[in-house]
Amino acid sequence: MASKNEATARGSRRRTDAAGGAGAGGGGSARRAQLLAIAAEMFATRGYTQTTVRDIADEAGILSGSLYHHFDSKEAMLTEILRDFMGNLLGEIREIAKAEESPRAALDGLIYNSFETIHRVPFAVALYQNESALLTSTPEFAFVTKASLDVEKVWLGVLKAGAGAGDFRADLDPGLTYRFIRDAIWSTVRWYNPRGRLQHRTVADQYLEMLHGGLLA
Amino acid sequence: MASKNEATARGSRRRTDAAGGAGAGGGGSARRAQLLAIAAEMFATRGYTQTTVRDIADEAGILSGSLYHHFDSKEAMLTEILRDFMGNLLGEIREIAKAEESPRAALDGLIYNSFETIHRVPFAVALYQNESALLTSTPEFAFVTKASLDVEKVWLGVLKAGAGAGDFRADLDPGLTYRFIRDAIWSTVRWYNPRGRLQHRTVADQYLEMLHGGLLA
Amino acid sequence: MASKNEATARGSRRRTDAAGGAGAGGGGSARRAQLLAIAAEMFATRGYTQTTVRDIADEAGILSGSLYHHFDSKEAMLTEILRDFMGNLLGEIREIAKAEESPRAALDGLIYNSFETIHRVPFAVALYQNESALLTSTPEFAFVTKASLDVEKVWLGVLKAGAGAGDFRADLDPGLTYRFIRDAIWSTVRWYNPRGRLQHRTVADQYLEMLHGGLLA
Amino acid sequence: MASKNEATARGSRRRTDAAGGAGAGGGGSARRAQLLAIAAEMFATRGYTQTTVRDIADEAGILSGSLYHHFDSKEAMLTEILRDFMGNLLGEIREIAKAEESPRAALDGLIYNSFETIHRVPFAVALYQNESALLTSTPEFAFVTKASLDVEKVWLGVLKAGAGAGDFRADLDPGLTYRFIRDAIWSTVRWYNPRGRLQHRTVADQYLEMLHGGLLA
DNA sequence: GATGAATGAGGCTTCATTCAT
DNA sequence: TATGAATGAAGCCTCATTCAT
Repeated sequence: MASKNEATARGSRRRTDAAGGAGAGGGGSARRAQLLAIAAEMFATRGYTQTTVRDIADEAGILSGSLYHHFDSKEAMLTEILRDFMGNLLGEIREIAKAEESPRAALDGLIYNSFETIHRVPFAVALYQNESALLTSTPEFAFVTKASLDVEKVWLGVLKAGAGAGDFRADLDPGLTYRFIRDAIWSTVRWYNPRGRLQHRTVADQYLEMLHGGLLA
Repeated sequence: MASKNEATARGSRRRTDAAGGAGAGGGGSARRAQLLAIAAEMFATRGYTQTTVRDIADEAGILSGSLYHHFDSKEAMLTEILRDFMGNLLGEIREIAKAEESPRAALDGLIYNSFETIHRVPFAVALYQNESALLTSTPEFAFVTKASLDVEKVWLGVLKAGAGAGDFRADLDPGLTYRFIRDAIWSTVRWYNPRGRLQHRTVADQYLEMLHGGLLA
Repeated sequence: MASKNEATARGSRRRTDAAGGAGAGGGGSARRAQLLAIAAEMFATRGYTQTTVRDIADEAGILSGSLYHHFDSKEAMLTEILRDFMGNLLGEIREIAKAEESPRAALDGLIYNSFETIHRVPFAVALYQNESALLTSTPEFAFVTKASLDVEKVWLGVLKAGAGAGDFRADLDPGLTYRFIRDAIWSTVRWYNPRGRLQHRTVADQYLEMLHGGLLA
Repeated sequence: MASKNEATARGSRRRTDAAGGAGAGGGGSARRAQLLAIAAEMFATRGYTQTTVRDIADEAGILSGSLYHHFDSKEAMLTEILRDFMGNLLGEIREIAKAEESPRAALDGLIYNSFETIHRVPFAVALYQNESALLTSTPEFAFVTKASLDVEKVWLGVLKAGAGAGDFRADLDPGLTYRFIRDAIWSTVRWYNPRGRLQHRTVADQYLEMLHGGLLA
């Protein structure tokens, strides 16, 4: 969640952060990113609705009203967090699917990437996992659902290609397979501790073991 | 969600429903159960915090204040829903683990039971899945976490017994295996439609296939 | 507060308790008196507004709605308690003022009577003392203020007669003297314990000592 | 009610007013004091429970919710009013008891001070007098009872010293004497009108007359 | 006499948001 | 950028009261 600032959609008075890329990043948006990080953590930990604008402001050491100098609304904060997250995720995923040689290698790559993502931006992932009720019922968040479908397409492409190529068993429904993998993996965000003893690679390897060969001896 | 009549814990002024027994239960409080069912669905669909007591009352055709004739608070409703759910779940799970002959049969039984539960009481399951932030951060809901640990013990018992008996591969960490299965299965509540074309048995069978033999051809 | 039941004013469906006097008293109104006693104690102890109709019903072992078989309203209960109290008080006071020979004997009699009243019906007295804000601002309770004025007249009559007869000092304003005595005496209801070691007669004697001779040696 | 600025006790989010000093106080929070004055008058006049936060807000010309920008709760307002009052009272009383030469002069000083206090902050005194039911039954207000006991100690010290020195009669129980005086004096708040024709000094003088020499000619 | 369910009004409080300074 | 005061809407809950059974 380095520095990606996207202007909030609706007639915002906020400047589009021209910097964007790596390195440069003007000092102006440093506070923005910091506030978003605070918000993301609280949204993820307590829940979006349970987190008040004052909770965030308190944590940032300012008054709640002052947050509105940086963001149009509480919802805009969540939007920005999720937009960044989904955008990056989709980009990475597509790159992986394109780069890898075999479907099997691509699948493994996607899976490793998922665990890395959970490790790197756990709060964004948790948000995405836990706020599904809000995300699917609020039209403003339709972009999340749309991005999810784009993600699904990539994974399904890999799975189908793998089944065709003989990498994967052909008797399994790709749709169910995708959900199975997706749910098992992304759910780990609820219990995985980035600073715990279990490395994300370790978890990934074990999960791959199970996925590849199954449980039976 | 058989016996929905448990007296609310803390010095409640509400009567303990003497009936309680199995199945239909005495004339006690059909209304209570009805209101809880409405609440469960809304809590699950919109989220607990996003659901207002008036939403529930409106759906029930009464005024919001009238809910308090039946329940001490909004939170008490959630508590009762979850207490019933966790209690029943734990009872069923223990029975299965005890009744089945082999660890493998027990595991399959647990998995089938999970899908049946999702099919039968999807809202309670969804609540349990989606409100984790609330459930773990509010002391009043500590009983849920405790019951979860009890559930985990049963599953782990089966998995370890199976690894010892040669039913399951011995190179997998039982703890991670449990989480893997648990997360994959319970997450289906988010997309499984009890009235859709996919039968819960069908999903269960496919998931068992993947779990047993893995993905690779 | 034996059994005096007065029909509540406004088109009440309640019967006027014909019995009234001592002895006879039909069984019908026993419950009424009992409920009024409970209400009086709670009103006095917690305050009228802080006491809910359900508090009273709980204490009586019935549901709050059932109270309305006995009384028209919560306010009607307070009205009945106070009407009984003020009526009796006024009757007794007038008797004393008329019966005693000298103003000084009359004053002492009034004072003894006050302490006896506090001892006998502490809750009614406390109500009268503590709910002055409510009693003076609610038109329905104007009768209390009126009765208070009647009481004052009797006391003032004694005091003025005593000043004229040379019983009491003539340099004191009778109005202020009355308030001084009244406030000192009735306030004891706040700390006097009918079941404590201090007898009401003992307190009365001490107070009379101070009133008669003053504090200075 | 000189320094109205005491931070609300319990982990309040509100700032502690640094000013605090004597008299006018820094620019801190004039609004706070103003709102407290309004609240005190209404609490005293209508009763605490009968006064709604909207009553207070209406009188202040703001919305009821806006009150919570200044105070944590309705109860916190009462707490602050009473804490200021009791604190000041205790301070003054101790000063008087220490400064005066003879016990008799000290007693007179205490009594004059009481009447002045009633004249100066009638609402706080009335609150203290009228809300005893609330004050003694709510643990949050235990500090009031405690301060009352401290006040009592000062008075009792003077009375006992006076009895020992031969200033006062020795045949009177000091405890009863204290209550007698206290109740007679503080009760005047219920009928004394600061803007009426009776000066508080006049009332004080008459009361002292009665207390000193008694009623009898 | 009493129950149980409900009403309707209103109370305290929270919270996202605005805006003058 | 930030503060401090305020708004307005809404949320949870309480409570006196009613009424069919």
